[in-house]
Amino acid sequence: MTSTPMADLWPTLPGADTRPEAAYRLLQAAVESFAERGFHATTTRDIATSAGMSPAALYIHYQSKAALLAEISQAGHAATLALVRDAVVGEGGPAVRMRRLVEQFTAWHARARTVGRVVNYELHALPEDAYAVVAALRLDIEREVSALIEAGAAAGEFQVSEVRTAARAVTSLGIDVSRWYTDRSTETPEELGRRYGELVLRMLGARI
Amino acid sequence: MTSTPMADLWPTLPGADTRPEAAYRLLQAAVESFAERGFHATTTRDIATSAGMSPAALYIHYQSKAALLAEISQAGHAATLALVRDAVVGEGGPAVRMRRLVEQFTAWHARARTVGRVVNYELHALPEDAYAVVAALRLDIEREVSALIEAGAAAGEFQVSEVRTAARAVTSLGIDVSRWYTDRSTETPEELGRRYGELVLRMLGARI
DNA sequence: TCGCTGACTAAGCGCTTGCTCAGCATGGTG
DNA sequence: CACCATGCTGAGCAAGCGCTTAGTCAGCGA
Repeated sequence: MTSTPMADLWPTLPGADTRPEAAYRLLQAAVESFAERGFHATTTRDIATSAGMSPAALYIHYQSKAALLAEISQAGHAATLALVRDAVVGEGGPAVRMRRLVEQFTAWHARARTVGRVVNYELHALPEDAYAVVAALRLDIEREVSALIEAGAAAGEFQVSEVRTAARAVTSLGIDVSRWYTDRSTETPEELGRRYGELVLRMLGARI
Repeated sequence: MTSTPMADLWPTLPGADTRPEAAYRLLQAAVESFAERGFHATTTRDIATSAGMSPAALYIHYQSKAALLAEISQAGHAATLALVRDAVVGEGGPAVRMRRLVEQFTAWHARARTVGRVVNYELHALPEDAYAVVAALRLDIEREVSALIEAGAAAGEFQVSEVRTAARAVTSLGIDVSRWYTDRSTETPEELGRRYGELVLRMLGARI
């Protein structure tokens, strides 16, 4: 369908080397189908055909269609959380950290928009146990952002009246990028990240 | 399913009085099912049963399942555009107008989150002709926001480097509310609107 | 009383879905 | 050579899908 290398769509896709190549192709095909049509509108035949196999081959590598979604969603959330922690842990004060976080969070949701759509908009299709895992990861992300805002407010670098609302706004901006960003967008993911970083710092009342 | 009055979910749902009551019930059931499970995971039996009818009754009032989605999506988008125009046309300078716009846009996406989910996240399931109508309405909304930001920048009330990016951020914040807001959220739609209005004005560099 | 209409249902058609299973080619091992 | 594990296919099953059809029935004007 598209010739975009997977590395661009999901740089952190796990198992690219270790996993059997067929399983990897199935995962890749599932990501693109789920993102484009949604989980329920995607058939196992769609996925298998995109991966160049018969429908039955899917069940050699994955237990079910839902298991594919669970794997994508969990890996995607884990990658996002890692990215957030990485940005928060680095050097600098709260404002510097926040700028870096927004830049990377935003750029990721633009660059990996295909995975991002599955991760953010197909949660309702997850089996209950996979949903629980993913919900915990989402909570962790939210907590990291809240903690950073709180630290900035305590240090006098930010002026916020409601930390939770501000945290919601920050993550919200980034997540929604995966909805509207397309390969026809004129801004590169990195440009967009820088601009959003600027907007967020102002939103939080940082002097810049 | 829920006892929330429809007026709260979609205050502007058209035809509540004029339309045959059965057709209205079907529309209402479709909104709730599409929002909760998505278009493709919703069956015509789901909708009909929720409306207290047999599956066949649906086809007396609507041509197809997709026609129901089209009606919901078009009416929802028309209502949103009307709300935006209403806020922009009112009195005050760009900053006052923008605050009002964000307050109402945000509050609507919280209050009418059920319709909002269908409107914003089921676009891909629309038949092509209905999609064209809806896409035009979305473009109109984006243009209104962009124009207002441009006016504010020209009047020296806003400091923005990229109008399109800023406009994206403003609408993005509001739209994403329909994804995460639940009836367990502690902020009322109006409170959230006021807080988001504050954040957006700061983001746009308005002195407040 | 009558025929007619509009809203509705029970039954089910044709098709697609997720998934299974018997069997086949391949390549490494004794 | 035989033997088997691995990775896959072709065929197809049971269930469920959107939608249709034939028919019921209350209400109504003449």
